[in-house]
Amino acid sequence: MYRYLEERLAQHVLEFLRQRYPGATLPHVAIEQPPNVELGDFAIPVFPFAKPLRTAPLKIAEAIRAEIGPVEGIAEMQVAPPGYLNVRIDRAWVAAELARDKKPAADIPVGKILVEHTSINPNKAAHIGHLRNAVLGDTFVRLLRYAGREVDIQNYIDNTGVQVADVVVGFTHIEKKSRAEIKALAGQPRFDYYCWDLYARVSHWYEQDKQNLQARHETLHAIEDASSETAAIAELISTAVLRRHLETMDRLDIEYDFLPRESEILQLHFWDAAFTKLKDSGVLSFETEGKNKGCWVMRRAGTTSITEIIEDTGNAEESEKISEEDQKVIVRSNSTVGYVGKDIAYHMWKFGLLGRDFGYRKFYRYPNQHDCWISATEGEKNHPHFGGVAEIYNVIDARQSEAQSTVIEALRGLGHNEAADHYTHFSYEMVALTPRCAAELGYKLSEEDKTRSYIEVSGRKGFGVKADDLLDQLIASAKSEVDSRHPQLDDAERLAIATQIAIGALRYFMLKFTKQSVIAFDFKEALSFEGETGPYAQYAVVRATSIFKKAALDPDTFCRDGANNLSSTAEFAQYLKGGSANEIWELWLSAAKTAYIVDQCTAATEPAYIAKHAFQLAQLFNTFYHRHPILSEPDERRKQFLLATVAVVRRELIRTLEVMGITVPPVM
RNA sequence: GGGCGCGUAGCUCAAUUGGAUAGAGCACCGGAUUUCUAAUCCGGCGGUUGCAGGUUCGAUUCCUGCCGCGCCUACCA
Repeated sequence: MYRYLEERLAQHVLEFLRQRYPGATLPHVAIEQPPNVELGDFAIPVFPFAKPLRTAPLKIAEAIRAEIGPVEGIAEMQVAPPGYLNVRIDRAWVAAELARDKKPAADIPVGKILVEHTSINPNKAAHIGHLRNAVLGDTFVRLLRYAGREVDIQNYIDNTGVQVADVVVGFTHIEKKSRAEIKALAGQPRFDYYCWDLYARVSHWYEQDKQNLQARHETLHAIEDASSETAAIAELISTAVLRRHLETMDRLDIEYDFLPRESEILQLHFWDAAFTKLKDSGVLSFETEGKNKGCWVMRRAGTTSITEIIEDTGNAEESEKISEEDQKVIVRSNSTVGYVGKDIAYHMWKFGLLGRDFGYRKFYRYPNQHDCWISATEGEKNHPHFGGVAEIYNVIDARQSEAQSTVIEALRGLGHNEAADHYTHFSYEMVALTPRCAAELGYKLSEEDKTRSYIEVSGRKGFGVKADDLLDQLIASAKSEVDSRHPQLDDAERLAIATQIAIGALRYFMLKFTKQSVIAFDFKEALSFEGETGPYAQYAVVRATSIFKKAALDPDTFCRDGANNLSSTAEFAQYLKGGSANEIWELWLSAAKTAYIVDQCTAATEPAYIAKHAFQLAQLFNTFYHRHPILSEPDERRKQFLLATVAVVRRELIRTLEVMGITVPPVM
């Protein structure tokens, strides 16, 4: 509702200025929010118009105020020095629309979106860094879907890379286990934990004797031959670990539609198809000398091209060399293709530009009967259509931004500018550990490390906090709180509530920081259920629900009926009028902003805004709740109004939390 | 060396993308409950936005130069 009003206001102001000052080129009408609600609900800075209109800001503001005429949903405008036009919303009108849950039509762009997230190497347990990725990705999917977009979720599985090879080496060379023995282990409950430790041992084993690295090379090579025993072991391990990852993420309500695997990208020769096109278009060049002799290379993204400069000056010198340091090796001199090359092929497929497709088979069924598909060389006949989408978002950490840019540049070089423009690297920073947290986990820290604000986790060293461990701790911690607060409930019920709280705390924690901020993980903060946390917001909803429970009313139907009971917008006006109602109005205003905030999140690829919104709404509600006794309100009409307020806020808060993947327990 | 990013209260982070008095949480101190009310609420304490210039009506935000920190910069993925 807020978003709708903002758009209309901007439109009207622009139209007005066009008519009032014909011929002038007008800048974009920016609409902001005044520092506090007393000033108004929208603020339009008029400064940018002063120059083009050759008129003082205050005069322009006054002209708009006096002459624009009525705008639906807008009550009044005020000119504020040094050059703001403050706009007040028609409170009663908005409240009535909101109570009836009227959703103004919005333009929804057509075309399917593909979001890739999680993409954990299937060789060890997921850790907190992976959790941040999955929660960001899953929340972004929910944001897009809230905005009405159609979204496919993919989780890329690098099952033939060095990391999987290393764990295979661990089993075959260090533990000297047979395929049957590995298979038995892979059936154990937390096989990914076993691999976590083994992976760290393998890294250590390599360090002890560089000769041991030979095993890695042999294994890596053997995995590429799908018919080998080594490949079968790798497949066994990676599939079992992948299943564990899906289970872990399912605990947080994170699901996927499709799992494309590197093994199929190899076996279905995606690269060959891409390679031909890349050579033909001149994106790749063959090096005949220097350190990259015998390799097919690409210009590193972000480096300036000499050929471009030559084109500018009109000099027709052909195929100018890329300086060695600007070269990115795509195909090695032994003719194997590197990771970026495979990624280029994969992304051509995403946009439907490769001319090849995966086979598909069902892999994992979620408790809600939703199927997750996996790539296969020979798949099932009937399967959904994946790939060939209009837009993509890759949730991949900031360290890979150069590789991502290289893939985008490759698409551009192939002439697919449209695709390149709709390719978004959803970049985020890592989760590190505070020195205190690292010490708690029993790691010895150097003096230098102790002075750092954070220390990077390392799967290679087995240094980090596992996702399932963290969840277990959160649940246990929430459980003891629920146990003491609600001893009358049976244990299963208390556990279910504790689980909801734990997930709320975890998902909120991962979302409250903006993407580019490194999270310095600390158990104390992550395990907190007070202040700016998920449980704080959940608790606000529980409070709202309990009011309705006591009143023997259903909050979900009350909005509509309650709005009707109040019978007219005039009634809303009575209770929202004037400065004394500012506080309650602020609550309504915040509740009206959900779609507006979702818009900002998708436009800026920043889910943190929705977390802030949930917190703000909860905070305003808690203040309201504290100041206004509702059920004991003697004035029956006012009581209805207060109940409507609670119902609307409750509904919007539930929606907001749902977008973050957070559900609300019945009691807390 | 080059590329990307960061530097804001004691700590962890925001700041509507250039706007009005830089805000939250934690921590600390002091208060609030006969109620739908404590996983809560109210108050207090806390700032030269790393430093120095520049751009303009206006800078935490943009530009330049320093200082400090992180990541990337493999024929690894």
